[in-house]
Amino acid sequence: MDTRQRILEIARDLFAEQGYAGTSIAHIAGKLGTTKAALYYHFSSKVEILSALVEEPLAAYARLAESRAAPAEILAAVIDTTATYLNTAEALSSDPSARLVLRERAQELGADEINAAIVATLAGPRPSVKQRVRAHAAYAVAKHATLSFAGNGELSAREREEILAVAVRAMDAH
Amino acid sequence: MDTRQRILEIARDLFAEQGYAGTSIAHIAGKLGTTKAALYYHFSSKVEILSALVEEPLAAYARLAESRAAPAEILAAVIDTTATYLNTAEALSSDPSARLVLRERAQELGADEINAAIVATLAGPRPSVKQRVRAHAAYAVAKHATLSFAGNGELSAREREEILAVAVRAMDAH
DNA sequence: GTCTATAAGACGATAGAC
DNA sequence: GTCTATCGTCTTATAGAC
Repeated sequence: MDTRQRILEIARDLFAEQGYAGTSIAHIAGKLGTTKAALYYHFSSKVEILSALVEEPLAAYARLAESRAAPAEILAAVIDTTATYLNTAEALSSDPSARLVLRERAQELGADEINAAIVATLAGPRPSVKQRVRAHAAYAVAKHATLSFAGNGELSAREREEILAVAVRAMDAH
Repeated sequence: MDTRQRILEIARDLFAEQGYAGTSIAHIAGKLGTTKAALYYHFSSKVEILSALVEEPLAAYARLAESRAAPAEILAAVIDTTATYLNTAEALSSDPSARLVLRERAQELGADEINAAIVATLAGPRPSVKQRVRAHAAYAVAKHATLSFAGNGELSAREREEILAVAVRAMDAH
């Protein structure tokens, strides 16, 4: 397989397990079966590996943030995107050291801004406290329930359906 | 103020911002206004700081895991505990490097086990897929909606009430 | 594209003076 | 209780041979 791609997969798993700051280039090279110097042929720095890693999922979430679809569709997309980029989404959104170096790079849009934008779309224009809470709640369900269930193997169709139902229901007025 | 306590507060904030692995003893000592050696008079190692930091919130969550109260009461307690230990709960549950070193220490009960126990209590005995999803969803709402709202200042009574309502509603059968 | 070797510094932690 | 000084190791990253 493509060496560059193998590096990214190894880094993704190690970052998810030990965090970005807690993972050394030497450790990645060790799992790759080469030396550190070989790794620097494919990536010019450690941050570059992280950047390449989050590029695709970040773009996918950014598209969600700009979506004009109905809440139920957005929530379904959040579930699917989270399930697709499982370990990457974890490292991206829950590792303080990774968030910090990405913020310093000041990429187009950071993970926090994207999350906020998705929630704002769900909440609608000039939301009340109740609407804001419900938007946050629905997003939390779609994201974290998916992480819990997809963490132990695949996300089954049944689980996906139930998660979506609860998320949508959190937004319902009544 | 007590030096030991000041160290813990500085460490808590730095860990939340940069992660455990991304924060050096020198950085903590710098903010404290002393040298590294002075810090080692109060704590014998870096992990000890983290351990002391998570001891109290971990015990609080563990008590929740053993609670036999009704779901609504447990969810209210999750909201309050999360709001109380805001930055500590963050570092504890979302930093891979912190989770790793704490797991290696094999403390009484890890954060993951505690979370699982709380969700299991919410789901009830022999839960269906629907019940398991709803328990995870309610817990995700109580925890992450609280983090979102308490992150920007205090959690207002109104916000607390709304979050609890949505969390409880996620568990309702219908 | 991968190697050996090494630079230059940050890291956790300790010894011993005060 | 805090200091200076230091040890040994690990860190990111580079130079240059193959």
